[in-house]
Amino acid sequence: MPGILPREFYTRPAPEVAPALLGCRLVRVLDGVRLSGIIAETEAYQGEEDLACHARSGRTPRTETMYGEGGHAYIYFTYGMHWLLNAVTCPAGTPAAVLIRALLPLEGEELMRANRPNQCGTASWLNGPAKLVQALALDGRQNGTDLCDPAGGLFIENGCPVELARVRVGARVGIQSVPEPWRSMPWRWTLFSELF
DNA sequence: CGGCCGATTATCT
DNA sequence: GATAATCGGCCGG
Repeated sequence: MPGILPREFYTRPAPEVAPALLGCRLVRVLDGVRLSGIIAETEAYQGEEDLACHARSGRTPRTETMYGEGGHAYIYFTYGMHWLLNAVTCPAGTPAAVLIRALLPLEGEELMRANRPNQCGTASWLNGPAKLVQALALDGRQNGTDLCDPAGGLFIENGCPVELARVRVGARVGIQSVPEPWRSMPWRWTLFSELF
């Protein structure tokens, strides 16, 4: 039975929330229409000590959202052209977030594909943090959105429990210049599927 | 399918 | 002034 994930789901450590989000349904309501997909890949970032986390430099205008209460969207701009979506975790005061890296299309696939004119290959149009943000028509304007309030148009619903045997754990990607042990921290979770 | 590379700008040093 | 939680086009096998 579908239900929006409650605040308590998010007010836990990111490395605990990240794998729990696999199998859940990310929903974006646009003009009353639902666009959604099953979360298939996540990464955890937590604390000023985590040198891969944006909060490594402390509290700044950009990281303010991450220092807030869990259950809000942290959407930031990178590489001069991409927006990435995260779910903030932990109680207010502790900077932590889970990066949503891939989706399996569920509702509104036609519209989501339309949002990605240059979908190169056919199989990989929704597996990538910037790709899914584009498909869901998100950008910086949704930064800070309360994921626990359906009126916000952006939330996550619980899905079917995921078997541990279907989850791959590994190191986070795109952080080559980050020193050990953070670079190799096993904080990336991927749901096995035909698409990956 | 896999590797290399250019794009493009907010954020922090 | 350097770097970035990436992507897509182009090339070779």
